[in-house]
Amino acid sequence: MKKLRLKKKTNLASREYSVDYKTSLNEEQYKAVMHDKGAALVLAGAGSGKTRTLVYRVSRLIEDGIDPRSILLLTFTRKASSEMLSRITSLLDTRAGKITTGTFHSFALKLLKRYCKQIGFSQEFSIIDQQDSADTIDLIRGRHLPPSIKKRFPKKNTLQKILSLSINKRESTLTILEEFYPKYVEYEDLINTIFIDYHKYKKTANVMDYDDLLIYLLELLKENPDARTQITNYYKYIMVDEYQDTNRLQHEIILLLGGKDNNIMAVGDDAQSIYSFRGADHQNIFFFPESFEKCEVYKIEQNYRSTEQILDLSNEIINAAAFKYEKKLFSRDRIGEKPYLVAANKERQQSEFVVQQILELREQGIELEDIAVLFRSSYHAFDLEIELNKSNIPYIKFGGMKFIETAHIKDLISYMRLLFNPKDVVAWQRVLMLVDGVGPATTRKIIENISDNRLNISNYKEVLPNLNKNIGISNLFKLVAKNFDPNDITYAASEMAFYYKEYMDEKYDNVNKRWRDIETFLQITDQYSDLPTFLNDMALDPPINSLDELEPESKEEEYLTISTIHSAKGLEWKVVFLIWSTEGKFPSAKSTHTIDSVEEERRLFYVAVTRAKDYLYIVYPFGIFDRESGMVLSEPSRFIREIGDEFLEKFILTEDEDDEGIDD
DNA sequence: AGCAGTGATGTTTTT
DNA sequence: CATCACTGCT
Repeated sequence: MKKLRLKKKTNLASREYSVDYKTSLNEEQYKAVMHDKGAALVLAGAGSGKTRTLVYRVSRLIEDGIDPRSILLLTFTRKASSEMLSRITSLLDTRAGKITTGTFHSFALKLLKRYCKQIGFSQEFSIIDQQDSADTIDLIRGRHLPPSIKKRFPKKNTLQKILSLSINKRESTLTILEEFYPKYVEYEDLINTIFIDYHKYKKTANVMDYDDLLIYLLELLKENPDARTQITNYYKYIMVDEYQDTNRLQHEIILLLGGKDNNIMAVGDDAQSIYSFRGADHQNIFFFPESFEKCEVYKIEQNYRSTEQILDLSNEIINAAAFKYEKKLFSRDRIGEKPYLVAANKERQQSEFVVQQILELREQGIELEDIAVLFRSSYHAFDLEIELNKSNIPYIKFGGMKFIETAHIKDLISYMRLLFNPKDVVAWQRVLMLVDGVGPATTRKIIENISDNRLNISNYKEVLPNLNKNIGISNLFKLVAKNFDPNDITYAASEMAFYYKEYMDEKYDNVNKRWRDIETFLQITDQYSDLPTFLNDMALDPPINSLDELEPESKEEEYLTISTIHSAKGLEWKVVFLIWSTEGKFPSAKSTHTIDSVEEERRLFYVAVTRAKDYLYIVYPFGIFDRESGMVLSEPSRFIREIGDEFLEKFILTEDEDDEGIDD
């Protein structure tokens, strides 16, 4: 007979917690934090303590006895996930360290490494980035294309985008073509043939691109009930940050991960959706509740971040949108200064103004850490960077070309990939083309033989005897055939760098600069002790973004942040400069053709201004000659012109002869 | 046939 | 600045 016991019934609100949730949160946040089971959508405006809410909810779940390992927290960037993890840990204790966090892609990778057999891959599969993906598509494009249509046929980057969009939006190639590239609709069949071949190619090479990580995870969850049961039994509480930027594919994955309990909490803000180029639709977040029988919706609208003046401006910008957004932010009378609108004569003066103002702010006791300069495209900062260097202002740049993406570092990583996965023909392709006297034809021959399992690093002399005449090739094969200790990554990397240096000396003028990069790269390898982890991190979570970063001495120093708006997502600073707010640059002339793209630019502008806590400077250079349109750009962005004069304090820069000469 | 050098071209945003 | 098509070279 079963033994009956009395268990005290507690309701959530009255339970004893070590953290005082009630007083540390406002009422709206508190409700969301106390949400227990089932699906929930948290609509959280900019600066409303979205991260705080997530952090407290994780803590609350753990305090209620939920096994931390069963909590999955999906974030948009690695930065965001490590920040949340440290905040949870300091709020609660080390139990928090056991939860699973990461991006969709890194989470997918983790599962796919475990379940690779089920989807027809071996565990040594490698990840290729977008550029590798485009290069591989180009290879296949070349094979399929009759020379007669070469010019009118989409190029590799376009093809890559078409494929990626169709996967992420879960739509056919034709639909994507009709919507975004109508002039290529006539090539639908040929494009599809290329895509099918590309898919096969990756499979034989045992490589996956970014989209594959998601699509194979979806496939695994859909078609392998055993794996699905295991996974959904393990991750019982799922939280997804920045839901407005997830796409259809990710949404489907989330639904499957929800299992039968659907303990899924999605957090986001439709007004901050800025990733439509990756297949996100800002309205997706509203469809979230419809995916479930029951879904609780919480709204958090009180802004803790910004002053009243900055909020008024932000609200005004987003209210001018063609599509109506649901909320309006409010704050509790934090009066500050009106945001500044500053007109600068050309780019030079803009850079000089920003630098001068930063120096002045520093005099007033505002630290560099509390200041950020934001811009639409990473090249917008080039001139500013020169000026910052001149004035010895240390900074870190986020967004744009990453250190890891420079040609010489990618070359080196390709050698390392071959150590791990000798069938990685994407890496082969790259390193073979570097060899003197080897071009597309020879490369193709070698690669075909590797794919057929006919050729490997030890038998190339017998299989393709005439290759032996090429010293470069035999040196390359010798290098890759060396039996490196897979745990001594630095040793292997430095051997490869040594080999590579010869090529570099011949090919490049600026060998010294590149060699310094390679030395930095070798330092990075030092932090790893196993090859697979190293390669995964290089593909998905590159440890650093820019070159000048991570010099040992500059680590302690305080620094300024300069960043693309996309990379500034979720962050905040006391002082924000938004540069290049000139019509024609932001929104860029390219984005003004369709309503949707203008609206996306508007949301981007909104994200930018809502990063500011106390001071906001919107700077626009005038008198800019735009080569594309052949026009001179002199007006501030339409997002500023649309709104009333009362929201901004307007300035124009004049040069004062007496001050330290601005010219030269 | 296959490779390398040359000159015009265009260019967001990220995993 | 990197990519692409073209042309001349081996």
